[in-house]
Amino acid sequence: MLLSKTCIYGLRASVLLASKKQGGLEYTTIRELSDELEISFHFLTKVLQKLTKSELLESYKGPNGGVKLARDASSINFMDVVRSIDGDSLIHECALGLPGCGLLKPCPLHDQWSGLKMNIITMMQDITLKDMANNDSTGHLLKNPIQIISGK
Amino acid sequence: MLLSKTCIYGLRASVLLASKKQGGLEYTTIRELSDELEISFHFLTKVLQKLTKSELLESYKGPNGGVKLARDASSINFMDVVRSIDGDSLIHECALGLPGCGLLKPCPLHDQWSGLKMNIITMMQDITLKDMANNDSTGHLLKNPIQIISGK
DNA sequence: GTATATTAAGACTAAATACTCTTAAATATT
DNA sequence: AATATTTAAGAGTATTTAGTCTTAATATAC
Ligand code: SF4
Ligand code: SF4
Repeated sequence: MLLSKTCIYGLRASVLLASKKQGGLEYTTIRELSDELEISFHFLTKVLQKLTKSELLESYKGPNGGVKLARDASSINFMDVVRSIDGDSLIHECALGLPGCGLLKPCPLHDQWSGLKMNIITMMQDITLKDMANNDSTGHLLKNPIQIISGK
Repeated sequence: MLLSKTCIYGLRASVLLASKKQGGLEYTTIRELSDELEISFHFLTKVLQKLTKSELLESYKGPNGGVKLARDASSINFMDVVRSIDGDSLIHECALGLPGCGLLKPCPLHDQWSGLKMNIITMMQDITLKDMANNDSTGHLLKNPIQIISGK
C-alpha cells in the first residue's frame, strides 16, 4: 500500500474539512469529523495533531473549538498531507521498497519505475484538497468504503 | 510501500536465480541465495515456499537439492511474483488504500489515479525476470541496498 | 541402514503499525 | 470561581508484518 492507513484518514478528514469550508472561519470538532468518517475519535485526534503541527490545520481548544484548514483548500495539495503524515519516504525511498536508488546505482527496474514514480508525485502535487472536495460526487472519501471488489 | 518486504525478497531471489540460470538444470540452495542477498536463510525459505507452491519455482530436497525457476526466466514476469506473494491486492484494491473503488463509486482521485495504477500494473506485467537479470548492471537487486538518500 | 544435506512446516519472538484510554491543558460560559 | 467543552499528550493494548528457531520429511551417498 502506497499510503499508510493513518495517512488516508488524514486525507479524508482534510477533504471533509475542505468541503465544509464555506466561510472558513469556524472550527469543526474532531468528534464531528470522526462521526462522519466513521473513524475512531481518539485515533483521528492523533492523526490530526500531526497536520496541526505541520501547520496544515489550525486547532482551537474549548467550546466552539475544533480544527479548520490553516490555508485555503486550493492551496493545500494531496502531497502536503502525505508528507505531513507519512514523511518523505514516498519521495526519497523507492516505492518498490528498494532504497538506495538514484543515478549512482540504478536498480534494474529504475528505467521503468522512475517515470511512474514521478507521475505519482506530480499527481499528488497537482491535486488540491479543493479539487478533491469538488470532485467527491459519491462521497466516497467521506464514508468508510464498502468493499465492492473484495481484495483478499 | 507498494510491495511488502517479503515480496521484494522474493523478487530479488527470483532475479538472482534468473541470472544464474544458464542451463537451468541445476538447483541452487536457498542457503546460497540467502548468503548472496544477505537475507535471513530461514525467512527466505518461507518466502520461497510461496513461490514454490504457486509453481514459479521448483524445489528439490536433499544433497544437490535447492530451488530453480520452474519456467524460463523470460516467461515469468514481475507481476507473477508479486501476485504469488502479496496476492491480488495491488490489482483489486486501490494502491492508495481506498478500497471499494470502481466505476460504480469512483472516489475523487479515481480520474487521476486509475491511469497511473494501470501503468504500474502494465509495467509489472511487461517486465520479466530475464529483463531484470539482464539489466542488473549494478547488482542492486542482488545486495542489501545501502541507504544513500536516507528516507526518515 | 546410517549419516548428511537439503526443503517443508509450524511454533515462537520481535518490531512496526494501528488503535484505545486516561489525564492534562486551554478556552468559554455562567 | 466553577463547570463544561474541546484539543494535546502520553501510556497502554491489539493487530499485522517480519523474522527466528526447532522439528519433520525427503533425498543422496557411503
Ligand atoms: S527503481 Fe529506481 S528508485 Fe527504485 S530502487 Fe531501483 S533505482 Fe532506486
Ligand atoms: S475510485 Fe479509483 S482512486 Fe478511488 S479508491 Fe477506487 S481505484 Fe482508488
